[in-house]
Amino acid sequence: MAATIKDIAQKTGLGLATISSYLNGGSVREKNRLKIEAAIAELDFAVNEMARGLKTNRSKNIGVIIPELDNTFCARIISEVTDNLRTHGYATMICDCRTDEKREADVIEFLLQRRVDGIIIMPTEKTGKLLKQVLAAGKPVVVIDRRLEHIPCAQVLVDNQGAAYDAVLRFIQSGHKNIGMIGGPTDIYTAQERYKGYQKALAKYKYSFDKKYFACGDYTITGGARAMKELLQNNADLDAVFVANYEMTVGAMIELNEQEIKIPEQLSLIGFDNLEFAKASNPSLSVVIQPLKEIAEEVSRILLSYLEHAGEQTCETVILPTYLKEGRSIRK
Amino acid sequence: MAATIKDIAQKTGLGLATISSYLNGGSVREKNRLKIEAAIAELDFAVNEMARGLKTNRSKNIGVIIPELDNTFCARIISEVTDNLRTHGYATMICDCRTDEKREADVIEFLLQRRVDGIIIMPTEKTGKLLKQVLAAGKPVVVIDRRLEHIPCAQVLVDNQGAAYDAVLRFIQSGHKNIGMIGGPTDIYTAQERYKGYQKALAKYKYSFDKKYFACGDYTITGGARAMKELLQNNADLDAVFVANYEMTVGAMIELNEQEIKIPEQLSLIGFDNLEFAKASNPSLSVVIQPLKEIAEEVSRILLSYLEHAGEQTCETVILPTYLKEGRSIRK
DNA sequence: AGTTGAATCCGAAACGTTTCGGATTTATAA
DNA sequence: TTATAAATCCGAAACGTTTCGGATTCAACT
Repeated sequence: MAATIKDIAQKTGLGLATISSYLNGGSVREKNRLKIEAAIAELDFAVNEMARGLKTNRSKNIGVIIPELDNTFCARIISEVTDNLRTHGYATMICDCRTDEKREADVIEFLLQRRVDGIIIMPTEKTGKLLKQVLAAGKPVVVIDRRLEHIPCAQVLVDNQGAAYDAVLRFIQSGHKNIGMIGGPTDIYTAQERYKGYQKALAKYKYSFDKKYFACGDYTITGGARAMKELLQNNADLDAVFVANYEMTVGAMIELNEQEIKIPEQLSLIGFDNLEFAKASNPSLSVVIQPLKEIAEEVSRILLSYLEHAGEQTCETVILPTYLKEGRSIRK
Repeated sequence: MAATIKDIAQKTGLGLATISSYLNGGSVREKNRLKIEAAIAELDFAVNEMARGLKTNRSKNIGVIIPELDNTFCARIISEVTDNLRTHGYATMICDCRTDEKREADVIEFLLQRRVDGIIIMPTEKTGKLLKQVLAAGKPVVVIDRRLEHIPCAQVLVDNQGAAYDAVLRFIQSGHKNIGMIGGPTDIYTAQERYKGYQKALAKYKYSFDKKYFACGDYTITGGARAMKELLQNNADLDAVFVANYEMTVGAMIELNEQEIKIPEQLSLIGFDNLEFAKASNPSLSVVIQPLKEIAEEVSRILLSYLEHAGEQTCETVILPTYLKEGRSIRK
């Protein structure tokens, strides 16, 4: 059925090794190159990646593990990464582990058995112990979004502290007094960092920190709405709120809408992620934007370089800056 | 490094064929089974899927092609499908083609070269011509969400007409007079069907259809907001609006919020998808819910059955019902 | 033309499975 | 105990590549 390298050899009168060389970027004489290309086109030949993989011991597959596929941040990064890797001949196997450590362990097992050449992961499990066996098998790992201490692998993060710091600074500079924050689960790295940034900015400008201005959400729409309600209830003098992820931003907006609180007249707001939502909102929202494309590029770049130079893992940590996209949700 | 079947044979004193038989569910004598299992555990053996694939000519990989990964409908279905297939030993290769036919053609090419065993697709290209080569190669195809005429493959859809019909019916029965709709791109199957359902319900109850009550969005947040604005501008007497997908529902809500239009007092609304958003909204939204889990299950079931019984593609079309989840966004 | 070094070409062996037909063992019945 | 049928076991060959060391060809000099 499908043509093989032998068919090409036969048709061109050349040897197996020559065809193989051609297929792998080796040099062949011009006239032979033409013959080979003609034969490939005619027989509709395509390399059998399984045979190649068997021989080279590389599957050209990359495992991708994320905590939630239905999440704009994850989805967009993954989409870009998949594209980047595909253009370099790698396929991705994406596994949504639903923020469940058991599932995460299962998919790592699965991917390892599938003999992926490397793994990209936004880890759910905090210590990174699951990744040890991957690294032990000599396969490169790139961690995104969440820091893993003590695990010797590359990590691509954003400056979460800086993101929150900038947002709060922006509030302070435009004269806000009582600045609240809706943060994420306290056990998640990004949530911790964003919280730190919030506190740091307040401290820097000699604002007293009062924990009644901080509400802890859970990175979901519902949680964001609940947190906003709590904040409003406890603080009649609330001036401004920084919301620390996209889903909670949606929830916060819904709650403000219900309570008929005007933005920015009664309350200034800075949200997170999803430029499209920020722009469509009314008034348009000021939001912290994470450089999704750059994250994806760094991840792909690092992984590909590890794959090409096996064994040379530099364990670099890349921290990318976020930026504040201005809308009209901040009072002058 | 990694143990092979030969190592197991050696360690147990059995033959290659016996080990292979065991691995593939054949029967071996009890005492041998124990020996094999012990050896597998001790040597940490796992079948080399590439070698197996080379021999059996099946990759145990399924290609999944979607128009947009950052879309709650796609993401949730894909996540479920991936899970289902994984538990049956298949890995998925997900490709986001960004609603771009060129990209779609590219990824089909890529997946075919990767010798996937089958393809699941929410097609962007309307005629399905890209799938012909896949079917010609004898690989099963399952289409989701959008109907492809004249392409002999399985299709899993929801009753889009019925969904819209039910929504409008709900408005009519609670006494609404001027019922608007925000629909999707006219060239997309689901949008067409939902539009038909809207018209059908109006006709059935002798409501006159006036196209000024219909606004065409583009399935995005921004488009939904724009369409809602248009509807409000052109129809002072607007009573109720049915929005035909999730992203546009968000946009519509944002616009209503800006114009300070009260739901359901001034306007009744029925949205689409994403129960979490509907519940978090204030008032909670009534929405059309698509049975994501069932869709995923049907898709997996059909594909797996085709894979097991090669060549017996029944080209069944499954149409699943939607249901209306009641919130508080409809005036009594 | 003859020499030489570089460029190109070549086929056999190997990667880790499955499968085939036949050989061996076990269980059953006479 | 022996004959027979059924169950289990076996190794060689094959799947489609890459790779190795050596053979051949080519181009550029004497």
